[in-house]
Amino acid sequence: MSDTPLFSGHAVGMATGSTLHDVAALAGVSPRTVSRVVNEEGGFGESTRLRVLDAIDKVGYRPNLLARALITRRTGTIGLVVPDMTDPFFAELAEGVQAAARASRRTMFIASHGEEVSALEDILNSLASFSVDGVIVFTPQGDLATVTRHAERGLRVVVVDVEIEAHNLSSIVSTITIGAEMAVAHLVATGRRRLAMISNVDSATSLLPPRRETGFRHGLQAAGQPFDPRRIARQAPTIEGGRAAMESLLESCPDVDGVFAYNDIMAIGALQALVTARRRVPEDVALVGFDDIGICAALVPALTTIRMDRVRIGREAVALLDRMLLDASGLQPVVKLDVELVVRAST
Amino acid sequence: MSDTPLFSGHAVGMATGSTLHDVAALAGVSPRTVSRVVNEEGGFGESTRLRVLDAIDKVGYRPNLLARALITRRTGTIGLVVPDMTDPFFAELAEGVQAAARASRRTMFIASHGEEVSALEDILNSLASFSVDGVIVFTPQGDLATVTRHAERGLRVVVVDVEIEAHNLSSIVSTITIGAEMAVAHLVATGRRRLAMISNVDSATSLLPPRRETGFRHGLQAAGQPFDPRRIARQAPTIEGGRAAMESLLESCPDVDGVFAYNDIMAIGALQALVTARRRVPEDVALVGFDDIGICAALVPALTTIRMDRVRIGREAVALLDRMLLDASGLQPVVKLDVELVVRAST
DNA sequence: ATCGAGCGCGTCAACGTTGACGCGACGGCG
DNA sequence: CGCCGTCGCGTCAACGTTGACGCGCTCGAT
Repeated sequence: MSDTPLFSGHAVGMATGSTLHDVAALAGVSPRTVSRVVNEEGGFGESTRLRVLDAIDKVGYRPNLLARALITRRTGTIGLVVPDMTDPFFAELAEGVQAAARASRRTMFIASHGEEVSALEDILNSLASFSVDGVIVFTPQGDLATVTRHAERGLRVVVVDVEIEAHNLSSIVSTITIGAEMAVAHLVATGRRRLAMISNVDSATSLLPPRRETGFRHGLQAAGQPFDPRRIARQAPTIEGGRAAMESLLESCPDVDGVFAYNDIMAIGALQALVTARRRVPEDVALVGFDDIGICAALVPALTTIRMDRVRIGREAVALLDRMLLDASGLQPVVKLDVELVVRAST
Repeated sequence: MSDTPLFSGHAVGMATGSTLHDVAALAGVSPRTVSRVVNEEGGFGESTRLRVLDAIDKVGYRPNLLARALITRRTGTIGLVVPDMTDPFFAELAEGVQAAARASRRTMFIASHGEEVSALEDILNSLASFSVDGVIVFTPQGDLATVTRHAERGLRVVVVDVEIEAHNLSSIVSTITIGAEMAVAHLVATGRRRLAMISNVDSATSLLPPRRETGFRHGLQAAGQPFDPRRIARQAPTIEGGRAAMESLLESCPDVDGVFAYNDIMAIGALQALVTARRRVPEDVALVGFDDIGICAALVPALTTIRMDRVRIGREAVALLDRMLLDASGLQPVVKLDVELVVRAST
């Protein structure tokens, strides 16, 4: 007479899943052995293995990852924290991170902070409480204090696009300045001589250096072209912002024949403004964007841009976290990723 | 100047966070009492409370949500499963869900299945193993077997845009058919008489009824207009697909003066094709999209569309999960959300 | 025959938290 | 004065899993 809580018989009502214990009882072994089979630790015989697998199947066992994580101190989760999921750049990056995560059998949390430091703080606290194995962060406004603090408290952090190296804190950067130089060089190479730039007004308030603007200047210098600060129009990084910036450029520098935009979103706005002003692209004005979000190829004309490989960034970020997990004590060198000029119809 | 990481000195070796035990020792009480204070359960004196809070602060205690979840069987997490995060519709929905989740102090997992049933299966298994409180799912190709099976096994599921009602399984649907009828009625009301539709070729293979096409037909009937099946062009739901569909419509029905598109993405492609064909929008051809993704208002001309309120969907889905958590035994009625015609410059 | 090394498994504790319960002190009330 | 209820707190077990360890058995080498 087994007064053992004979687990709820069959299929129905197993709202609370079955455990190692249930499987063990059915297979006639100890829970520890079931655990060994589940984790393929070895240390069990073939016949036992088959009985256990059979029992697992019968009771519909699924490991409780919470219990496992509580003891192993690994959850197999990573967090991705971006400013805004609706930005195609970050959305595509999220897909890249998810692909990389799934490839290494992990699950992904995602959260957006809307460029607010306090939101980042909340998010990191929450993720830390869930014992994520690590987080990949795009900091709001170049803020590093928050991530640094959390890294000191034990959270493994990969920061994207800021160079930093500390315990539990590594970074991946893209060669954005070089990308901007490439854009300028390409515009010059196609015969443009009166270049202008559409930039992000936030660059001024960010703690990070305005690398695209710097690259724009360097590119002009390298080509022996003059740099006139009035040829940079700054607006919010939206389609409307891009449109407004282009309109103001058309007014202040009507002779402009080449434009480098902060990102593809702003370039789309610029394209609209150019069409409205009856400037032909690329005949009258050439246009280069930045990021190579998916929509670029579908625009009319298709947009020349500087590509940042999001899938690669995601993969490298996850790989970097892996290395941090493996080598808990050491520092990881900054990972640098090249950008790439993608020439399409707009230049 | 001081590049010294001098923090790693004292308080900082807490890579493994402190526990209730540490706090208890410092405050001179039992861990159980600390737990009571943390959870504001009551059953402790004011002076004790202050000592405990002080100690929590000193040791930098953060509750271990894994341990808590293991016993309470609540993780405070919800999963969101969509076909594709880079689709603006789902990206905006994800922001809505996250906002709702954060408002009720939850954390969000997100995953995309790329319209593959097997990927959904993996994702749901993974989320179930993490004991998420519930998941919000957009099923691939109208598949319901997978979610039904998981619901039977105890996973709380909210399915979007399929009517279904079962134990642990509820749904939210938008009045898509009605939305399509509204689009047609609007086109007719602005004097269009030769309507066409751009549809999703996947509708044919999906297990779900093609509600937009049905609404298109009904709308024509209601307006006393003839319905000609050749006036529906079906392509992949992408910008390119929309462009191709519009091109074929311009060829097969050159007299078309009003177009209803499957979604805004396809409408963007249609708009490109119309511009290329030198048809003025809306003078020559009026265009209506579906969804009202963020970009609609930024197009030239701004796109008239049928709005599905993603923030609302997210909020309602989370609220529905809450109700399922509270009333574990009962069924929840299907939640129906209205769509809304948003008139802009393209009609 | 003896020993050591492995294999195949079981036992026990621990991870950090909360549910259930118990117990002394205190206070109000009859 | 005695009773009972409530407050404030502690104790113990449990959640489901894995790490550490131990034990009997078999097999090959000595």
